[in-house]
Amino acid sequence: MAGSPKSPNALLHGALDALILKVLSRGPSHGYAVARFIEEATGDALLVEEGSLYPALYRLERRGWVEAEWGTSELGRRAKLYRLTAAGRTQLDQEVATWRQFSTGVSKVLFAS
Amino acid sequence: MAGSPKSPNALLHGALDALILKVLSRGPSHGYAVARFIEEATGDALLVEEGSLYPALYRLERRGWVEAEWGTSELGRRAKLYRLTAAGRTQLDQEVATWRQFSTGVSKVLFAS
DNA sequence: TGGCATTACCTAGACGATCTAGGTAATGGC
DNA sequence: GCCATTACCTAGATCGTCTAGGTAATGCCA
Repeated sequence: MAGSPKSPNALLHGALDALILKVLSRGPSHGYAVARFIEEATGDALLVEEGSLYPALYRLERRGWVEAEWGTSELGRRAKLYRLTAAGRTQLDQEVATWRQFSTGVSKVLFAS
Repeated sequence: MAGSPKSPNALLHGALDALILKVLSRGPSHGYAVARFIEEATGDALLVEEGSLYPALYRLERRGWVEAEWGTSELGRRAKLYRLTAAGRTQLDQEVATWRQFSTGVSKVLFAS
């Protein structure tokens, strides 16, 4: 009974953009590497599925927060390299601030005595 | 340009259930009061719209995590009182743990040097 | 008496985002 | 020759929030 068929990562909703932007703020990268970075950095606590990743990257590009260019990965393979734009950096700051407010609020309620 | 027409609280996705369960763990309450409590507890950082609140309560009831009963509010008005079930308490514990993992992960990425 | 804010609930449809589950293609180890 | 890995792409299902409407009762105030 306990296992309800719920979306495995509903919480990711709205936070993924900020995560991607943050990773790209460390320097240009390609989608696959962004996902691997997030997973590794969180000890697999956050899994980024490709069906969420690529649509998110197109979304960010469409909004002018990242720019894409074909190039090669560290392993010498064909890869689309994403780079944070100036607007993207502004957006990142804002999303970080929003996240801080939100998570503080949730914690206030969830961890109240 | 900066203002994109984004859903005001996409982050709430997946966290609302936990918030409601937590508020109800303090004792039975009605929907309207739950929303007011969350808003007041977070200094209006978290706004719970009624169009999210009531569907969420039905969802929780359908899953057996809360039980509803008609009664009266503190102001003597007709109100539907929700009470946490045993299954709801278990679910709350699990959702709090999930939230902790998730928010820790996001913070690791967003607040990394 | 009338008007209005507040309390309290309800709901249809729009919208947005993740996930499932498939696919392509090239590389390199065994 | 086979298979895991790297790397990208996408349609459709699914789920949850929000918009924007609605009902109804109470109590204040002019």
